[in-house]
Parts: sequence; structure tokens; C-alpha cells
Amino acid sequence: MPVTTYGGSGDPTRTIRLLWSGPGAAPPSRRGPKAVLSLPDILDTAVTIADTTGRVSLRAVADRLDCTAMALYTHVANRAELLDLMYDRVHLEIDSPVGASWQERVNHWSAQVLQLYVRHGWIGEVSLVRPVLGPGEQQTLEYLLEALATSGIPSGSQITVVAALFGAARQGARMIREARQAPAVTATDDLRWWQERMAALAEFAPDFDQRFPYFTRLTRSSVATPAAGVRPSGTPLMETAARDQFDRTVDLLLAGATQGVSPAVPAGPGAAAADTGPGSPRTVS
Amino acid sequence: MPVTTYGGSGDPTRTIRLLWSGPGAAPPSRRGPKAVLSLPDILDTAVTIADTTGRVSLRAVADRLDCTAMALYTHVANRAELLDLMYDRVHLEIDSPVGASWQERVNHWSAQVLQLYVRHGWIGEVSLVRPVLGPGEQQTLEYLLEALATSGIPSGSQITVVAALFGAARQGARMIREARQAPAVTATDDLRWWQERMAALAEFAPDFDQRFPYFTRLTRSSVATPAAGVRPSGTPLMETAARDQFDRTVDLLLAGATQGVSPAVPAGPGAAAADTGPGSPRTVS
DNA sequence: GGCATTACCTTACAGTGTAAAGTAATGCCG
DNA sequence: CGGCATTACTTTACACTGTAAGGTAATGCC
Repeated sequence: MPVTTYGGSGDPTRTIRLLWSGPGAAPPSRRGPKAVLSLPDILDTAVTIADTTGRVSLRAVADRLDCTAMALYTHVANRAELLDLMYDRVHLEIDSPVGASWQERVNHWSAQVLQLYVRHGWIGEVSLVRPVLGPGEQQTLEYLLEALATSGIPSGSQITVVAALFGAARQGARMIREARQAPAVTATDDLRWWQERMAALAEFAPDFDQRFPYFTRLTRSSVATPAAGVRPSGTPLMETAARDQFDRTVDLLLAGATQGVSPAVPAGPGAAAADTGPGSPRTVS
Repeated sequence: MPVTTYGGSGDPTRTIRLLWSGPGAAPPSRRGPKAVLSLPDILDTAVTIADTTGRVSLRAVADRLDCTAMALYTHVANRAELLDLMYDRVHLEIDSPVGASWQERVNHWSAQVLQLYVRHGWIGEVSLVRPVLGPGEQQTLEYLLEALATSGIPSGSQITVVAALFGAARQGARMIREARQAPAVTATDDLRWWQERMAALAEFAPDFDQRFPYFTRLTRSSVATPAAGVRPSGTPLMETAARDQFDRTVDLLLAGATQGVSPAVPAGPGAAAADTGPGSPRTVS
């Protein structure tokens, strides 16, 4: 079995030990040479480089630390585990959300998490299904649960809301970052991008309006398509739209959750999924 | 400036022409040698390979087509444009949603899109901000707008709902795919994964319950943590949870939208973003 | 018949994660 | 105190990625 790297990260207990062991957790008197590298140092420089360059590469981290890429493998199982550890660490930047009402606190929490994910774009690479279960992520989650505690949202729905908010923050952060990258490169601003696109559409798909009447009506009457509006160029229109979209999504989720429309999960962990059977109209082959 | 590859895809009008030009769009009598490769063929094999192997690599596509990787660049500007074209093409797999009520139709639509994104995991690589504006994506969007037309949701909120649903589908599909990959590798099923994780937590973070009371209460009283329930092993627990999470998120979004809590965007394209200024309590530095 | 145009090929480069094996420093144990 | 297992880190290497630069040959227009 030459496969020594398991799944997303390493040994389950190993990663958790790395996440939770405090500063004085180094077992004294080991046999080998004195370690010049330390896990906190590795994580700090990895985060710094990843934030700066926009990507996480073992060689780049190693270069900054004046060692080889392979040297990192003594402290970290693989790249995935490194990302997990970085992910949890930056979550410590989240502060306790403030606000008069629980909605304000949730909004504050959402804004913080969104900003965190925008700052650290590489977070998008960390797996969604398996929680990292480190102190940072856990504390962030705890803040949200505390804010939701007085909302009256049933605990079954709270889990859905929590996951949806985390997901929305990821999605929103990615949109914001992509909005920042693209337009400057083509030397045209967002408005011109849309105008060029629309002109090309009119040329190659002349029956567009007839084929997609609902879209046409929505973008004509309303404001959705930036090309329809008149705005001074140079404004980061796309990023503004992305931020706005995030705020409104959070509002939508909270409005839906407080309505009590979504029934709480009934019994065991599998019972909730019973209504998602192959016969349900929602499930499509 | 050695940067010759612009943004996500190539020339804006170029990509749109490729997207919308029908089968008889080839200009007759060109001067060079007869082309043996064709764009539809490239896209088809690229989709097939990407679906099979889970990733999109120019060399793999070229190998299957018995040509070199560079040969693809005659038909496609770069990898990003190839992905855009593939993305739009597979959206033609979406059928007109059926159902008695508009909610059922939206649910049917959501389930189809989720399944599409699960089938084609590489869709997650396609940019979020810039719509591809091809016939496939556009028709998919039109289906949703048609279903939402009779919902009574104000058109300003409809845009938010649309973006949130697309985002939720992406997020959900990624979770489902990740849930499928991970557990088999560790040779333990999902339940064991949780149990090991929890055991490690109890060892390295003995004050976990005191530190995170809200999380503890929620996972103890409710069903959230799969480790708490008793289930036959071998069941794809994580994937079931991910599917369930998606369904409930869709319900939440629709419930929130029909409530009319989210006010419609007032005036111009910039006016909607005015309430997201730096002074707003939602915006955090 | 010459020539511009075009489709595809060859080579090359700068990256990526990480497996395998080597080197040297350290502290435990006799 | 000497030997040795243990450990931190290095060296080399491999397979793989997108794509820039330049070459070759087939085609249709003049």
C-alpha cells in the first residue's frame, strides 16, 4: 500500500490534535535534531502568501521559510491538511457579532464571514462536507448559533440556516473576488463589458427577445442588467452587485426561516431524508 | 507584458459567436487545409472525459481526438473558454419543469439543475459573475423565470432568488460530490468518520462542551450530528444530508421570497447598492 | 503557378504535489 | 561516554498542467 495520503487530510486524530494543541503542547525531549520550522510559522507564512498571490503552493511557502517544499511534510500531512489548518486559523479573526436584535447580530456575523472569505480566497478550496472541527471554525459557528438562539427558529431549521449562510458566504466571496479580477484585464469596465456582450448577442442571436421573453421583460422593466442603466464608468459595478446579492440572500434565508415554513427534522438522522425518495417530484433522474 | 490570455475567456464577441452559431454557420470556402477537428466534437469529448475523470485537461481531450493539445487552440481560445462552452452546452440537458403549482415547478427545476451540476462536477470551475450568455444557460434561466412569473414574487426579488438558487445548486452539487469521494478512501464509512473525529475531540479538547454550549445543545438534542444517531453502516449518510440540505435551502429561499420581506430594488442599478455603504452595520472592515 | 491563409504539430517552459531515498543532528540507553 | 534509533530536513525525480513560439503542409484565390 504505497498510498500514505488518505482522503482530504491525514489521520483524523492527527489533524484534530494539530488543531487543538496549544502552544505548550510540544512534547519535551524528542530524539532528532532541533526543529527550525514550527507549525504556527508555517501556517502564518502560508496564509500570508496565499492572501498575496491568491494561491497556495508548497514551494512558495517553503521558499519564504528558506527550506525545501518537502520539509513542510514533516509538519503537515499534505496540501489538503495544510489548507484545513489555515482555514481554521483564519476563522479566529471573527469577532463576537454585535447588534440590538438577533437579526442585526446575524447580519453582522454574515458580513464578517463574507469579508473573511473575500480576504482569504483560498478558503474556497477547503472541503464543504467535512467540517474541520477546529477551534476557529467552531467558535465562528458558536457565534452564529448564539445569535440564532433567540430567533425562535426551530433547532431543526437552524442547522439548515447555518449551512446555507456558510454556503452563501462562500458563494458571495467568490463572486466578489471574480468581479475584482476580470474587468481590469480587458481594459474595459463592467459597463462596456455588458454593452459589448449585448451587441454581440444582438448580432448572433437576433431572435433573442422572442426566444426568452421572461428574461427580456425582467431585464428591461427592472434594473438587473447593468447595461440598461446609465452609470459613470469606472465604478466597480459587478462587485457592488455581488455584495448586494449576498445581503439580499441572507435576508431571504432569515425571512424564510422565521416563517416556520420549513418543518423541523422529525426523528433520526435518516428520517429527514425519507421525503427525498425517488418518487418525490423533486428528485429527477 | 507576456500576459496574452485575457480574463476568463477570449474576445467577448468571439465566445458569443461560438455559442450561438448553428450547425450551418461555417463560412464556406476557406483557404487553408480542411479541418478535421470540429468544435462540437471537441466539446462532446471534453464533456465526456471531464465527467469520467473528474477534471478537464487539454491533453486528455486531445489524446482522445488523436491530435495534440495545441491543436485545440485553433478552435478554442483557451481552457477557460472551453469550459464556458462546455458549461453552456450541458445546460441543454435541462427540461421544461413540470408541476401543478409554481413551487413544484421551481422544485423540479432546482432538482434538475442540482443533478446536472452533480453529473458535471467541473461546472464549479466556471466563473460566477460573468454569465456565459449562451443558449443553454439562457434557456435554463428562462425556465426558472417562467416558473417564478406566477409566484407573485416582485421582479426585484426574483433576481435575488434566481442567483441564490443557482448558487445553492452549485454549493449542493459540490457537497454531494465531495461526500461521495471522501469516505471510501479511509475504508471507514461516514458514521465511523464521525465517531473517530468525536473521540479525538474528546481527547484533545476536553472542555469542548463547556466552550461551545450552543453547538453542544443543538447536536445533542437534535439530530444534526450523525454520530449521535444509530444507523446501519454503509449508508451514504453524508450525501443524503447534503441532498436534504439543498432541498431545505430551496424551501427557505422560496419561503423568504414569497413573504415580501425583501423589498424590491428601487431605482437605478447603483441605487440598490446605496444601502451597503461603509456606514451600514452590515459592512465590516 | 505562386502565395496568402489556415490547421495542426513540435518543442519548450514554468509551474504543481509528492514519492523515494539520502544526510546529519540529536537524545536515550547501554 | 559510545553507539544507535529517531527525527528534521534535503536531494532528486516523476507525472501532470496550460500555453507561448515557431515550423510544416494543405488548401483555395488570384
